[in-house]
Amino acid sequence: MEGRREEGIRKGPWKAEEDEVLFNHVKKCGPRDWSSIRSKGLLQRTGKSCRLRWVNKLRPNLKNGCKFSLEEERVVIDLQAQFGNKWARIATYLPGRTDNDVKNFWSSRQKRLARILQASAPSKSHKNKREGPVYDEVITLEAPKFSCSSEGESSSQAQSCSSPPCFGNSEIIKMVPLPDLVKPKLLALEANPVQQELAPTEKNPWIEPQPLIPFLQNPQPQTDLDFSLETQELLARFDPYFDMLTPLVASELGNGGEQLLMEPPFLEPVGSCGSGERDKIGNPITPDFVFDDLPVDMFDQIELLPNSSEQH
DNA sequence: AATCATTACAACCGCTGTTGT
DNA sequence: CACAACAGCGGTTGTAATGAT
Repeated sequence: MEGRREEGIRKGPWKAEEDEVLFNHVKKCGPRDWSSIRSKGLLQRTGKSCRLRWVNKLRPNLKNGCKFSLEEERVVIDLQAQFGNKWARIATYLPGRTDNDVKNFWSSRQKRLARILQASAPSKSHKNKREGPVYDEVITLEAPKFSCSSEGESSSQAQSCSSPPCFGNSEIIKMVPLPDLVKPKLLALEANPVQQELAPTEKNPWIEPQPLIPFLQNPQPQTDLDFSLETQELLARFDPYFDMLTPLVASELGNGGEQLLMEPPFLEPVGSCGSGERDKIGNPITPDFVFDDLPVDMFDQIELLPNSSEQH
């Protein structure tokens, strides 16, 4: 696209001065006209680069340097299962997080899970995979079918955004396929900060409004729970009976637990569920992505997974 | 203390969709 | 309608920080 030689284009880490220039530009002109930043000679950066810098680092109300809380983790996990790798979309449910954050988090997590699974499957290295019924079961588990037109059910849960937190609640955190938990809440709710950002006011077109609900601001201490949580969650995806464990997990989570803003970023048209989540066969979820990045070996191990009772 | 491995983060690239002319 | 420019998204890569040995 930018085929011509880009002389004087700066790349790499941003300097504080550049940030300041960019910030001032946005302050004046709003978060757009990125390419004009260079054409005006303000910065030797491409518009693309400027936009990215703004979105990922300079935008107000970002949770820079904050690790994902357990609640946020769960949201990402759940929404990823629901939407696939729609990071931007997922990020809209996590105030203060960017698509890049979510993406990075997810890929780190994928690697971690892969390692965990690999480490736990040392012996059966490279035999033929996917021969047993296990894989098929996984698919079934991983692809919960849910109706996209969930107006009906949503009413009973629509309150969740304005009032009580959805998470930190053992019932909510239960490890069942997310759509049952989240989907209804995604509809018929008011705009979130991201949405509002997209509709800036005249006075301060660039200022992002404060989140409607105070979101968890402090990084949650990452403890050993991470591992167990991750492992358990993973197992839960493979073993329907693993749900039995969830109260335990939930209770652990509940303590950290602040609020999870399960609030829809947009008033998603009901139909958009089907259209947005591109899926080969029309189902909203394609299970395979969950495994794409995991070592094939893992399925061997899954076969061996003990029942939930052994997890204690 | 040194080295290696892993994680987290920042930034870039290529592609696609949208919008303006 | 066609084209170009722009904006946005997702994938990928590079690197600094951190942890483990």
